[in-house]
Amino acid sequence: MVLRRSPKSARPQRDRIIIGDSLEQLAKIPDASVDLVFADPPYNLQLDGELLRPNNTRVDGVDNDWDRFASFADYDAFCRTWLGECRRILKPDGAIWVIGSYHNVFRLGATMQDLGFWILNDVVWRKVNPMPNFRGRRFTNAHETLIWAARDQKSRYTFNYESLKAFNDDLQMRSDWLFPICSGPERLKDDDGRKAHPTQKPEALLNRVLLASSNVGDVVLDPFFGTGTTGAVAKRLGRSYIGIERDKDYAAAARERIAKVRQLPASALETQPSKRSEPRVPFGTIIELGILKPGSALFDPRRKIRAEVKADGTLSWQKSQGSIHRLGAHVQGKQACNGWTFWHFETGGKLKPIDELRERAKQQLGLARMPALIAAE
Amino acid sequence: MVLRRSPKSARPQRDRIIIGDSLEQLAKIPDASVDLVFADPPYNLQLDGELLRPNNTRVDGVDNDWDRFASFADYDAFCRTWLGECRRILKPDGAIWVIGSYHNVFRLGATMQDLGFWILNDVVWRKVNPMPNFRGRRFTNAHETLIWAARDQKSRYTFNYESLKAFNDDLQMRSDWLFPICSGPERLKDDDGRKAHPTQKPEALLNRVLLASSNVGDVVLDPFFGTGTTGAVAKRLGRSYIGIERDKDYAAAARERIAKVRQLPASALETQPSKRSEPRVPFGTIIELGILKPGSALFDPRRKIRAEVKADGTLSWQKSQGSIHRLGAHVQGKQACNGWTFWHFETGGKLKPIDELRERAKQQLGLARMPALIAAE
DNA sequence: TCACCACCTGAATCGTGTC
DNA sequence: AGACACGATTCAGGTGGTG
Repeated sequence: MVLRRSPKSARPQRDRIIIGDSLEQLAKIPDASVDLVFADPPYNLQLDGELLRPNNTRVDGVDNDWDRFASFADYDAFCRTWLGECRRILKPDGAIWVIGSYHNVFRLGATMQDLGFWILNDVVWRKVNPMPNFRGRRFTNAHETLIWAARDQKSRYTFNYESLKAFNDDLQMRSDWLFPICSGPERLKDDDGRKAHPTQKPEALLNRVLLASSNVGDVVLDPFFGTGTTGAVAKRLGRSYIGIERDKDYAAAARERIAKVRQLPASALETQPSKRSEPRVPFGTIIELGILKPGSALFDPRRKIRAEVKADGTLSWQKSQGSIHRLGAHVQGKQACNGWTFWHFETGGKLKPIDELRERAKQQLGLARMPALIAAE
Repeated sequence: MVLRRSPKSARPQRDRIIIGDSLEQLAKIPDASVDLVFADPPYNLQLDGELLRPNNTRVDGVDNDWDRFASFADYDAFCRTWLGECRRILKPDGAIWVIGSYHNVFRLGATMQDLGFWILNDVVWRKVNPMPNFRGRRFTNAHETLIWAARDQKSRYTFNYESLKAFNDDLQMRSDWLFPICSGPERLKDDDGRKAHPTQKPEALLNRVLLASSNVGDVVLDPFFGTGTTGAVAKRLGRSYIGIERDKDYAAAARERIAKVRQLPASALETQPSKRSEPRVPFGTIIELGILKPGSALFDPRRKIRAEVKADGTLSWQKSQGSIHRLGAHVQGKQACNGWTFWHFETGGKLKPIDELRERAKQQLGLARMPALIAAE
């Protein structure tokens, strides 16, 4: 196994909040030093005047300097710069998440594609409790959009497929996620009891993002840290974080918040093992261990074909001979075949896939994951 | 009432399919002559090679000339042209809908903003039954995105807010919509029984779009007509359509399809004049799914009152019109009423509460619970 | 007629390690 | 760097045949 590690000088400091302008501070972070980026950039809302509820109370919307840009061109230039920096900072197999609304997300997505990011999914955060449309002139804006992209088309990005599937009652996780907005005790308040940050994201959202697309020990960069939701969830999940925030009050609130977070015990952070990551047991081993004898018969699921196991780990049928995969593809007239699931052995008059024999081999080889061990770790 | 009408020379021919290249044919349509555009442009999917299911069958993906572009720049130039033409053709108070996936929707949205369109909402079509991710490398791509935009920031666009709200059981319609993909009898087949068009959209989707953002008699332009879903729904709802399609086979299928469509009676098309949480399936969905037809009759339990179902999800009786709940309360002289149990439909000479129709809708939407579970609770 | 089951299909940017 | 072998991977709903 090769440990790919950046030179020590290129390792960024972990678990810290950098106070300063995102563009300036990103420029100081070394190349290829971060595993994942989560970015919640200014939305460029272009609000015009204030909005009143039907009862004439004022809606406390986003009205901050940091959300004002003179034009789409200005906003695009800003995004090209920070997204380009993030791409430089990402490791080759790194990935990025960006969240936005219809005001800015189209510009973000197009810029990401132009820079060479490879979009993996757009994910919709459906809000359980969105703000209604008070004027009755549009649909209730009940969602925001996240873009998940790999650094390159060729990046071997992290995706904890099995974990998410287990999470979702054994169904693949879909691209539409349902969460409440951040409110109640989770919502940070300033000394006057007003919300500390206008766009604080729910921890549940970051929790799913980080569980899905990072591993324990990974470094997660958030260039618009705000009150530190990314840092809080990263710490809880055993990931490291780097946050950049130019507002000292936000940064202070984030620091205080993260200090209260405890990392979950290691056992709680284990992910569902993927079959891909399990040790490989080749078919020949099944024969070497005496689990299948040379000369014994294997069958297709319908018992139409009876192939014979050779001592060298191949299968033969009529005049054809090859690996379990090749012969399986050949007898079906297909390009490819997973021989482990296609071929069956007979036991007690019934057919079972030879995949089951691998489990026996793993146990004999001491490669099996014992349930007791999982519990003890 | 003021009839705003373009000069006669500037009125486009209505209810017709123009066979030809979109860019060429759009150029021939007069300025400011159309009320609404619905566009389902090529997605520029950039597929590479074939995809096999776990059982080694081949996925019949989009592999058409019309979806291939040499680069993002080419695709952007194409979109700038057709979107620019659409904007010229739209009346000053007109609006546009564009549908796409993450492959192209960011480029579409950014181009629309650059051209001066004013985005009103992005709307998510959540698919009940999307294609799974066979390789387990991403989230199931379970939605597509629609962008709804006015021609200008100042446009006084059409939005039938009250209708949609009644349609949705007196709750504002949200920006996330749930529909099945187009399949079954609705899906057009060619002579060989294969899908006539790879990307046919469900009529329920167009139904909501046109009900929400157009009026009876409006002209709807679809520059990528395909097999004519826009035309079929427009005709049924009493709107006019202009479709542009360069493939003669698609255009012929569209013509044949639209010929079979009957316009709903005028009374069913009346909209709600401008004036909880239990139902997961709003009444409008019952109509969208075709379980109740607009124009059909509902009765009170004693069959004293005969109300009529409107296409926009309202009910009318004598001079009153409103949601099933409002009208139910009104006819009883009460403050409130659960329309689901008050209103009945006739089947086999007997009356049954419309609540039973919700179960059918839930099944179609995949929201049904297992009978065994219900029985066990 | 109904229950059940096997089979088909949908806008899809859908591997990885070794030689 | 490229070729090749190995082998991991699917959900909801419609359709049609069978008992």
